[in-house]
Amino acid sequence: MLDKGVETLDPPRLSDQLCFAAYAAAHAFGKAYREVLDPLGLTYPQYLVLLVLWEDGEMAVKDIGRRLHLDTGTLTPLLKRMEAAGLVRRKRSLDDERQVRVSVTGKGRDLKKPVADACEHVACTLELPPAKVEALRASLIEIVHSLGRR
Amino acid sequence: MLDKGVETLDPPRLSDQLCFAAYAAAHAFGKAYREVLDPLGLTYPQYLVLLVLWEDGEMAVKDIGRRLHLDTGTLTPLLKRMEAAGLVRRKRSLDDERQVRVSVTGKGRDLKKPVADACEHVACTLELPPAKVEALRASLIEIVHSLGRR
DNA sequence: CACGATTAAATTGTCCGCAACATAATTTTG
DNA sequence: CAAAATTATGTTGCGGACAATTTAATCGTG
Repeated sequence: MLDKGVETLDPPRLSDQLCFAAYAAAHAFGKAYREVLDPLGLTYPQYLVLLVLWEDGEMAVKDIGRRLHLDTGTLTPLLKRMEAAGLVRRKRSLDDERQVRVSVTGKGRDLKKPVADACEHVACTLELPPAKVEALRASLIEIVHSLGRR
Repeated sequence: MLDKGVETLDPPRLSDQLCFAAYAAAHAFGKAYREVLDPLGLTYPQYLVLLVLWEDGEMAVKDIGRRLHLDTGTLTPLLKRMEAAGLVRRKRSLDDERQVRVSVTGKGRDLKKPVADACEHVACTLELPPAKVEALRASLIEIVHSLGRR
């Protein structure tokens, strides 16, 4: 018998690991976006913050964190850098002083078109049929939920 | 006409972004693995290093970087921490003194079984048919290559 | 109203990730 | 063989990412 039995379990091979594929893909995307975002003075997470602010308008730090799955330890300094760069405004909410409301400035709004172009550029280097991209995206989100429910 | 014309291009919505799905999935995996690896004194990247060393035996820092898509700015301090923890050995190659050869110690080898169990545990919380997991993995790797060729 | 529980941000400490640069060893080439 | 180019690693600096803790504001219940 070639069976090793249930008591000896080998660690998986790197190339078989779905988690590593996701890890590598995220890094590859990060690198691709860095190239097009750097000229705009943006990092990838900062770009994500702009996306949600453009979509939903002014919102609390907490809400940005909920959308991006990031906590305040990441967001507070990141938002301060974006504020220093003149891209967003941060001000305490009047009716709940625990909250800091974040909104995009004019300068931040001006990035909308150049950023949209940059995204198009990355999407093009990735020559995959839109249907496949969408299926892949949906599967990944399903995994996020599955791991989150744990 | 509702057409906005080619000159105005909106930024994509966060939820449509494949890159964000990959980013979120990688973080979700990282979080899931952190829970099972932390009791073993390992971080996720350190776990990846052990995987490649278990597979290929002693190898140079450069080769680990090639497998994991990481550069020396990340690996050198990471490997020093693993050496300090007694998990790996680092020594200059005799026939090429530019290289640092990395190998697993006995203590590192002892983690093989507990780590294999930990992986099984994460794989289980992810209740997806193996065929789907494999298809997903292959697609992600394809994307990594596609973005890398750019 | 008061006091304990909850919530939102901020802070601290540790680790990853990478660009840019430095150093030393090896290889290539004139 | 010597100078130039290349290669492998290390270092520095900056920006995430997150656990754990702190502080201040708000809410809930008696």
